[in-house]
Amino acid sequence: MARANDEAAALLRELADLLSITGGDAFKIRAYEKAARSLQGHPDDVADLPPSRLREIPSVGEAIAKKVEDYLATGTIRQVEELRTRIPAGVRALTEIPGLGPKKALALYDEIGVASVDELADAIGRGRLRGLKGFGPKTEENIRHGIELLRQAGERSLVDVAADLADEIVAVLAEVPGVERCAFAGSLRRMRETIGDVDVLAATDDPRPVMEAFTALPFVTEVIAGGDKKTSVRTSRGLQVDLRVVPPEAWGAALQYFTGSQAHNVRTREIAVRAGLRLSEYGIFDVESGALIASETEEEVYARLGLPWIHPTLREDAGEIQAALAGELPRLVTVDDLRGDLHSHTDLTDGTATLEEMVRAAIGRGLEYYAVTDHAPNLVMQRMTSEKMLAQRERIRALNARTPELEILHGTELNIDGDGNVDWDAEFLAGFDVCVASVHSQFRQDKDTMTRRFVRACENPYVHVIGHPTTRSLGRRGPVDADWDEVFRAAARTGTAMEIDCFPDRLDLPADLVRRAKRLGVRFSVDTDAHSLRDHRNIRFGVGVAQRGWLTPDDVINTWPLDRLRAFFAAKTERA
DNA sequence: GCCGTTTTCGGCCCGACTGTTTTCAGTCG
Repeated sequence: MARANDEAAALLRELADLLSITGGDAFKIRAYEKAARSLQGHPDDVADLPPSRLREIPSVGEAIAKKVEDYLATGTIRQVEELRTRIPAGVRALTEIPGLGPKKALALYDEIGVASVDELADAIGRGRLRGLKGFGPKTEENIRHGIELLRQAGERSLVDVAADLADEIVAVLAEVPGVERCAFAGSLRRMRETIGDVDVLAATDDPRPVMEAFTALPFVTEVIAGGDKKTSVRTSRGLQVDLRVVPPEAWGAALQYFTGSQAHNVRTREIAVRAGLRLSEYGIFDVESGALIASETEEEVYARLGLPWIHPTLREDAGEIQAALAGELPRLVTVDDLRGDLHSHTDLTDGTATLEEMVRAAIGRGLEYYAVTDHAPNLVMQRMTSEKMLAQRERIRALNARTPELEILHGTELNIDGDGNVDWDAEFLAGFDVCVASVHSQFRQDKDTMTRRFVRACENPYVHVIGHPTTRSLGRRGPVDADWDEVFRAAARTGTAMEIDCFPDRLDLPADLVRRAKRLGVRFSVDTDAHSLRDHRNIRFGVGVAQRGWLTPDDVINTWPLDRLRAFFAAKTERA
């Protein structure tokens, strides 16, 4: 089940959206949004919390605590229900379109009766937006493009949604009597950045009980197909899930087969054919005799093909077979290799947890060092000042003295302005242990300008990491336009790391660019960019991207011991 | 609606960018 926190947060967010459409008080709206973020990032499940403790959650006061209690008792919030009768769900959905906010959504509904994304697309097609006040040709084109983006994204889910769902399913099915093994396969096991549907595999000789347990899961909304070998369902999370049941002795072959990718499987089957073998989801068979040769484990299946086991994240037919044959597969970086995290926020800016709470979470991850990198002043809405930053540094010094198990680094996330300059002067920047620098504005600059901007940021002696470099937001905003090879050469030359930001809607750099950058000698930092305690668990998604980019521990600077990392930063500053 | 080393009222997430405008509204980070 989704946590009660997530559902309560969704309701508060809906309340905020509906109020912004109907023109409610802006501060009240922000208070709901803030509370929603805080709830979602809160580690304790509100369903298990006594009502008296709800108000201990930051940004949750008397009124919002009541609403959460309302939700826990009735499954909904009264004010939300009331507003729903006035504003159709489709009107709120309009605000999902990038570039279209609450005011324009309401105008479309009031003026021409548009109450869903489909109706809006239709209205544009019929030219019904022409002459509507505030909707010129550019706006119309932006909305049209926004709908396209939204529809592309709608077909696939972010990896964290799919991973949570898959983990829940596997946990339940693994406990069904007779099930010997259970795991997810498919694009999720390969850690693709978005997931079309979830593939779950179970090994048992008695399929019936596991199929029944599967279709009885609370979030299953529709059974599309149900058989002994395969059952497909739709879920309330927007994802389809396929469950395949195989006999235990076929586990390895089935896991290999259903993990894919299709292109990878075509290659492995070709190798089998050339050796007089046949590879299917049931095993490797001798073509002539029909005898089963191997099927129990993936390792055996690959071994019979003359290959070492290939990590799922590499199975894209992107050179992994050749590398495997040559004995040149990389030793991929793992979550356990990471000693530090170089990008995180606290409630000093837009995080929802305190410095002390975030540090405890970092200790819980077993990290040796942890950078707190709150936003710098040029991102005006965060209201950072030099004084606040220095005060935080003092708090970190004091906390470090009490925290022998972890070294807290004082950092900041700088803003790369339109010309490639960042906040503060050299003297102030020199006071930080680590500086991440990111683009937060002027996303539409032309390619040459954007490239120069990044190169200049790399050339800044105090910029150690370029944060979420492409600034894409999956389903909302495409990547900025830059000559990435030029940027990567500058990063390699100056000793500037490229970040892999672990947020499921960022995953930035994307894996294909990671691989290109690695070839040009770039180093990477795999960071959570955590804004809440829960965000720490996103680390596995960023590591997935690093693996898909063929990175080894040595490529990733936050696997290094702290003294090596400090030397790397110092070398950059001295070189400049 | 929340919050407090400027406190229990009066602030709070400001300013750039875009597109539509003739001086500004809407959106976004």
